[in-house]
Order: sequence, then structure tokens, then C-alpha cells
Amino acid sequence: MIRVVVADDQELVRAGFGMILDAQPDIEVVAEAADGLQAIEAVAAHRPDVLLLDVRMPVMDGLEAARRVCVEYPDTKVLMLTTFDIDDYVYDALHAGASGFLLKDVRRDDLAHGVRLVAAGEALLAPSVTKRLISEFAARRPGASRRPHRLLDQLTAREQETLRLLARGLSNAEIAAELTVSEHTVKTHVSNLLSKLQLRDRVHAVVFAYEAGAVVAGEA
Amino acid sequence: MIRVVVADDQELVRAGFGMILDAQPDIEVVAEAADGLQAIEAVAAHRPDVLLLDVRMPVMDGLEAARRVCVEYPDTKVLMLTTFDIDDYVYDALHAGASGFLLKDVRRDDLAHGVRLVAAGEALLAPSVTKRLISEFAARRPGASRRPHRLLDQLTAREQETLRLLARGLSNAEIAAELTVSEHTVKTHVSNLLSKLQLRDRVHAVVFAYEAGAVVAGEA
DNA sequence: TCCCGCCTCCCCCTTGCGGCTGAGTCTCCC
DNA sequence: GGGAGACTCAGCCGCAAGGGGGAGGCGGGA
Repeated sequence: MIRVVVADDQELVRAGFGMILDAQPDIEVVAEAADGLQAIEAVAAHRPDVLLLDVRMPVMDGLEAARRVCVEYPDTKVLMLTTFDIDDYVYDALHAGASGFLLKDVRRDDLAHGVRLVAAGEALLAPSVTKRLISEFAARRPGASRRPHRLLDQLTAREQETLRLLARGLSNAEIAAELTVSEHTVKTHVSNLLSKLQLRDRVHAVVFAYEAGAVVAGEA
Repeated sequence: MIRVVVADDQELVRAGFGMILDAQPDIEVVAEAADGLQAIEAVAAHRPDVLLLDVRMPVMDGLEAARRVCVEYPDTKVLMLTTFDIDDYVYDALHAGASGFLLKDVRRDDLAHGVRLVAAGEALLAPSVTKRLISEFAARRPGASRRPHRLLDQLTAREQETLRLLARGLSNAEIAAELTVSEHTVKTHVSNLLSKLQLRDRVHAVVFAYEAGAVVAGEA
């Protein structure tokens, strides 16, 4: 039996989803909540398998609630629900650790199916969300799995190292300290790598490093 | 009526999927193919709405076929099928432009449902694939979309615009030209956004923009 | 009404950056 | 032995960048 907590600030929505789920032979709604705080309390009290969580709620919104539940009660899987698939919601929810993200116009058997999937440890996204996530994913590192970039091979080891540090925002003096060489040397390296890559200045070098995948966002 | 081409090197698999889909009142299998080249030819000949494409095939594998179809016949949506959800397959398929990725153990109504979704321009992933994509996505930029957006909201419209251009490598003079204001004004904006975001110089601003997702690699 | 935030423009000044030229050491290889 | 390339260091010079300070117009909110 899959035990579920339903959290939504609208009485009718709670009742509707609750009824759909309770009608399933293998799903049981053990509690309801009208805001984020209540949701967390309900999770603490009942330790459900799945928390069905609306994004927009008073007192504490669903994103913050999801964040806390995912940290404090990792056994409870969080399935987010929203009326509109605003981008930020999705990304925030996924970063918060949610297992899924559905729109409220979901068909009733898809909802039950989703709860079962999430309870089984799988993930689930509404089709439109999947679409955006894929395009976002595909766009970010175009062909990342294939080539490390030929241009970078033109640089000497020291130049590549310099570029890496430069792309992290270090000044020439800081790079010099990091590499334990003089600032003059760093300037030479920078100058050489700029001309090799045909870049105007260090700002362009930073842009290049990110675009070329020589530096990856989030790996600071 | 959704017109589908089924491509798989195994006769039985083609027949099975073909039967399932043909049994649907709104889906019609217009051709079959036993390898990647045949698949492309079939797409060229029939211009189907959906191409159901196995990954592992002789002559030309499904990934390469997907890549070509997505470029040459963008109206035909590609739905990949595989027995095992090997990571690289998924990522390559998504980069190739596939609209979805399903495992062959898919239930028959899920398959039909998937074809309809893809034909409608939505995307679709097998649950286990969704799970990995999400964790990959969430890991890459930990909390990227939330916190920085807060910070970005501190900036005025003009400052955000300035940051966007700055992060593309434009000099103050170039930004001024782009915004049709004086360079002095740009300097003021830059100065303000640097202090608001507590960044040292424009190089740090570029790094920030990428790390925060205010600028996304590949969207130059 | 007044005040505040935003956008715009200006001057002065210091600093970091990058181009230019030149040069010493090392290793690798012909 | 000599050449090539990488790494190191140096001085000079021009310029973009960024801080500080000041100021006017313009809109919305108290």
C-alpha cells in the first residue's frame, strides 16, 4: 500500500486528488495539508511514501517545503503539482530534490501512475516539462560527449592551466601566486593564449572557456 | 491519423510494435526499416509524423540515423527505443535531437501514448531515464536557478541588460553602442551591478553570469 | 507635495591589462 | 652541436576599466 500526503491550499483540489488516489486499490491518502508548514508536519507525523505538493501555497511555498522534506525525510518522495509550468518552478523543484513535476490538468490514471512511479523510486515529468528539460539539456553542452575541442590542444600545458584559472576570474597576480611564477610570466602566457585562440581580452577568454566546455558551470 | 515508421533490425520486434500501433484507431504504420539507412529512406519516402528508432542496428546505428533525420526532416519526430538504458545512448540521442527515449519493456498502451505525445510535439522519456536526466541536471548546477535569480532581481532592467551584454564579452563602448547610450552610462551600470552582486570586476561578472545561468553556454 | 529610485551624463584618478621588444634557461630532437 | 619550442622574467607604453564624486530629468509612492 502506497501511503500519500496531499498538500494544496485549495480545499477542492485536495479533495479531488484525494478521491482519485483513494479510489486506487494500492494507494491510501493518510493526511492532507493546506500549506507548506502543515505539509512538513504531516510528513513528520505519518512518514508517507509520497508527498503530493502544490507549488503555490501560503505560509511556506511548495518549493521550500520540498527542499526541507527532501533533506529531512529522504524516504518520502516528493511529487510537485502546479497549474502552470513556469520554468523557474520546475528547475527549482528539481534542484530541491523533487522526484517529479506534474501539471494539474493531468489525467486521473496518469496521476495514479505517477504516484506509483515515484513511490518506486523512479522520476516523472509532465510531457511539456520533459520537452523543456531535454532542450535545455541538449543545448547546454552541444556534443559534449564527443570532442574535448581542438583549439585547446593548440595551447601548451601552462597556457591551458592559465586559461583555467583565468576563466575562474583570477587576476594575473592571483594566477601568478597560484602557479608560483612572476606576474610577467603570467602575462606572457595570457598574451600567447589570447593570440592563439584569437581572443581580444581576458573577458573573451572567459566566454570562450565556458562556450568551449573548457570550464563547466557548477564545477568551481 | 498519426503516420509512423518503425525501424528495428529484429523482424519480430518490428512486427510486435507494428501490431500494437496498428491496433490503435489513430495510428498507422506506413513503413518498416531494418537498419538506419533504410529508416532514412523510409522517412524520405513517406514523411511520417513519428519515426520509432532502435538504437542498435546494422549498417547505420539509430543515433546517426536520428541525427540525420532530425536535421533533414525536422517535421518527423524521432522516438528512440532501446533494450538497455545505457547512459551514452540517452545523451547522444537527446543531443541528436530525438524527442523521446523509451525502453523496449514499455507497456503497449504506454507505447501508443508515447507516439501520440511525440507526434503532438511533446517529449517523452522512460521513467528510469527521466530519473537520471533529472539527477544529472540537478547535480550540474546545484541550486543554480533559484539563488542567483534572487540576486538578479536586485538589478534594474538596464543593469540586467548590461550584464547580459557584458557576459557576451562586449566592452563598455560596445555595450554603449548596443544600448545607444554613452559609455559613461554603461560604466555607471556596470559599476552598480558589480557592487550589487559583490563582484570584483567584469571578469567575475562573466563567471557569475555563467554560473548563475543568467547566460547559458551555446546560446550566443 | 516631496522624496526616492532609475536612467542618464560628466570629470578626475588609480589600477590592471595587454601589446611590444628582448632575453635567459631547459629539454627534446635532428 | 645547433635549432625549435616551452617556460621563465623584464621594462615600457597606451588604454580600458572601475572607483569617487556630482548632477539633472523623470516617474511613482508616501
